[in-house]
Amino acid sequence: MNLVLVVDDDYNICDLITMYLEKEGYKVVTANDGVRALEVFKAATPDMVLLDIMLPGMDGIDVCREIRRISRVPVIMLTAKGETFDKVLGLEIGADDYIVKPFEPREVIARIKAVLRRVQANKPETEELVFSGLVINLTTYTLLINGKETEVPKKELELLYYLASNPNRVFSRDALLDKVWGYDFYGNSRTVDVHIHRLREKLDGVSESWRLKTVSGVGYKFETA
Amino acid sequence: MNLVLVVDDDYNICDLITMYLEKEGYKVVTANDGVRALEVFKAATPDMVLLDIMLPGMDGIDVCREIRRISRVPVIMLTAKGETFDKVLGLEIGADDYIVKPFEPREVIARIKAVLRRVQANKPETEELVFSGLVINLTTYTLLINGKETEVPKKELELLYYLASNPNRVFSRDALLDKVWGYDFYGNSRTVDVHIHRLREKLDGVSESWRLKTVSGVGYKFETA
DNA sequence: TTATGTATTAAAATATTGTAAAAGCTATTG
DNA sequence: CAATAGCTTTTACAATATTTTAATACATAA
Repeated sequence: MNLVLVVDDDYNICDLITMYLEKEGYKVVTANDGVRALEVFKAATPDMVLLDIMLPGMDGIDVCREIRRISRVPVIMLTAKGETFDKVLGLEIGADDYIVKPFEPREVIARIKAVLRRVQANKPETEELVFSGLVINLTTYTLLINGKETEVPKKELELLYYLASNPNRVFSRDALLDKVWGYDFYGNSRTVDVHIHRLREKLDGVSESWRLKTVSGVGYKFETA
Repeated sequence: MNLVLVVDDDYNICDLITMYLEKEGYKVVTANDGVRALEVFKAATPDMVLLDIMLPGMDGIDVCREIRRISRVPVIMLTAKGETFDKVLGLEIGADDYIVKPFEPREVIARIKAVLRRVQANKPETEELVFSGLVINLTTYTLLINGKETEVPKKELELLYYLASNPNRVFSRDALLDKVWGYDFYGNSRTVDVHIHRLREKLDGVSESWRLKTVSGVGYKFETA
């Protein structure tokens, strides 16, 4: 969490912000127009973006909108005094904060830290799914069946977690191999069947309100009542 | 941690913020001038303060300074656009954050949560963890097993402390190397195994209520009953 | 009935972990 | 400054756990 993309057509401002950010231990990439900003964004995948509104060609608002379309990375807008802020902060373009020029470098740092803190803190603390008689916890890697902790191997738990995190949605075996095993798994798709089977052994009769359902010719789903 | 003092001479703003805070589960008390703010502060001892700078009589900066003299409670300043922020953010008056008017209620909530989180995280730690038959003290670097002081090398103690400070949460070997050994450690992750092993030798049979548990394919956790 | 897809089971293959021992460090001491 | 002792890291291999494969049985629909 320390790569910042700074976008401003004024090279002096880019340099100034870069200097201060680097002094604080951040890494910085810069861009001087909107189109280039999006290129750099996709190439470098920064952890946050400082984005001037006034840019040649594609303006900052459009850049922000495009970034939001493809990412949830935090964005702080830089606005000249007198510009209207309403659109900036609202949900419309989805920026996380804005700073009015001219700014104190210290202020920029403080805002960046505040935004990063906010974003990081918004991560769910425990990855846990709860259903009748069932608690699937990926933080502790435990499965509670009717309140009783049950040993479940890694892959089985991850498979169950993935299915249960999208209840009632059917996944093909290939899709499950992709998501749970990883894109680089090239084994037999019957593997999924065996894992489903072993999960069913453990989950048999626990609840009427959900089950691992086979959809013949398609795949499996975690079905809820 | 849920009583907020809101200080603003604009009743509409007080009402608006109150509404949003209460919706988030906070309790709110309000004051509309500086003198009253200090009275309410002393009477209600809130867990944090939202403080407008422009107030009739005693202004927000003086109020903040006075609050700081008697308390470390977090304070967020509300500033109108165009006011100078320098004094606000600096150590001089000791505010924890500031918000520029006009603000999004969502932003206010987010800032409050961020500040509370920060403050709670800064609580001085005793650096001592106590479990059945076990006292892990990082201040004195000692381990008491059933009340008996036991020699434990530094790394082993730090590893145990880290795991035990997040009970039941699984950490990968890499995560542990990062947190206990430091991000600049580039050694073999089997190092963790060996330290776990030696800890287990010392901790074997001490208590039924906790243990160092291996989660195959994932890592280790300090599991408590 | 046959074709197709799924369930079950057991064995093989693979991956992960435990353990002991050796090697490498580091601070201390004579 | 070399020797030492204690701690840490690495290595190697045994032990264990998990995953995959494969073979067979079962179910369902055309």
